[in-house]
Amino acid sequence: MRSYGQYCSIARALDVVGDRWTLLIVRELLLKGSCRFTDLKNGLPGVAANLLSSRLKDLEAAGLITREDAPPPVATVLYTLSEAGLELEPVLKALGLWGLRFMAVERPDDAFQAQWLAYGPAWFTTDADPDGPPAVIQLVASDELAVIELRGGRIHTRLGRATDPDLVLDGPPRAVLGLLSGMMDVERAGRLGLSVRGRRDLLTRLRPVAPGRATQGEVRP
Amino acid sequence: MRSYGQYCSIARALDVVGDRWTLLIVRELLLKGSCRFTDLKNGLPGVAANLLSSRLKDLEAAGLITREDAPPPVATVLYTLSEAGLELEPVLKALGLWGLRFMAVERPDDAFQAQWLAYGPAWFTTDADPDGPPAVIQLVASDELAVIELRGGRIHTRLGRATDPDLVLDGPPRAVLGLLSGMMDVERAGRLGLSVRGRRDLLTRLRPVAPGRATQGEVRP
DNA sequence: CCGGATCCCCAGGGATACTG
DNA sequence: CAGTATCCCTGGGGATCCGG
Repeated sequence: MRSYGQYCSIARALDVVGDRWTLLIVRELLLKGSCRFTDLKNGLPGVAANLLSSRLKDLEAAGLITREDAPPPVATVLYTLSEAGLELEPVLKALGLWGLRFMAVERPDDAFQAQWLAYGPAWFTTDADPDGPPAVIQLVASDELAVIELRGGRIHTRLGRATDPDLVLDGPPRAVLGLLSGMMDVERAGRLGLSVRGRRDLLTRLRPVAPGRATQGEVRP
Repeated sequence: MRSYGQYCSIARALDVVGDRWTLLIVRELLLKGSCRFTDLKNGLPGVAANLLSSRLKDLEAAGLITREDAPPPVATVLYTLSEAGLELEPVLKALGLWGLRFMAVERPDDAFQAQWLAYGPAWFTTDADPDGPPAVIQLVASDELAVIELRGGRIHTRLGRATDPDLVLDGPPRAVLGLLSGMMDVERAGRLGLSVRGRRDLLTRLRPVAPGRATQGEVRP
């Protein structure tokens, strides 16, 4: 990208990661770990192959990712975040937290993936009862599956299906994520199609770190 | 900007502030408060007027800034961050902290302004001796002047000249900022042209929040 | 099938000039 | 001073093609 030409750390950061798609590539690598070219392409619906290729070159040149051959059996290339790349996590967390306010509006053509269902609870909620017993919550949204595990005061998430969840939240993405992020209360999420099965009391343990304007309806578009 | 078309809060945040110049406009408004069009243009060397105009429209439409007429005597338009805009501060802080690693390399043509000298200490350093006596540090870099005030465990910065500073740091921007950000130790900053006059012991009170690789020289480019 | 490279087209950005 | 208007050109989107 063309440099902003300013001796300012914000401007210099944007010189490196301000290009279109760049921070989303970092998001993918942060959420998934090492990725093949195709993994990245699948995780970034809408990106053109040439652009992805170009960005990966830029990121490698800037020292944010490393490109290495996978061990013999697979014979493919793996892209991995370097330390400098991993240190972008606080940036993506801040950006994602700020962006929650725009999740209330529905856009039918938007892509949706389980990864994006999983990072929200992991990054933007805390366990209000850290000493409480372990618990497992199954999330289901638009055929995407994720699991929240509460244990030892920490919140861990993973993809897929839990064997015996204590609580199941099932509904359209914005109802599930709206509830978890604190932008929406249970009643409103229910009206948007959220189904809550199991130990409903576990919801009180998920405390959004966001200011939480749960009483309010839509946030300004 | 063209939407990424992903139901993900990071992608939606970037839909709003991912355009070129947008976050730097927010930076200006965050550091200076309400600004006139010309103030913004001067604070963003390199931006084209039509682009700035277009971005301000977008930002207003997104609800991040308000546009209002200034009180009668001046008769001009003032742009001000809304609450949603102000809440981007953590994003800019995270980005600026991450970007410090790129400040070690010199680029002679880069613009430099006192504002960018001032926000670093305010955002990225803490007072290691919060109960210590108040102190005033004068910063001088490339004819730009800023003042750091230590008082009550808080670090406040402002532009301009202090009347009777306890310590004066004077030198090229990357020496002054390198030292303050913890990317550089005193010896190295001295070799780059930093002059330290006055109570040198005050330097120990400025503790960078960054991991600080002060022993190391250049950070990877 | 994976990991790109090439090509074409158009929207968005940059520089300058101009106007209320 | 506060923007608009214009022109030019780069960079991104989309599809196709190619080597391993």
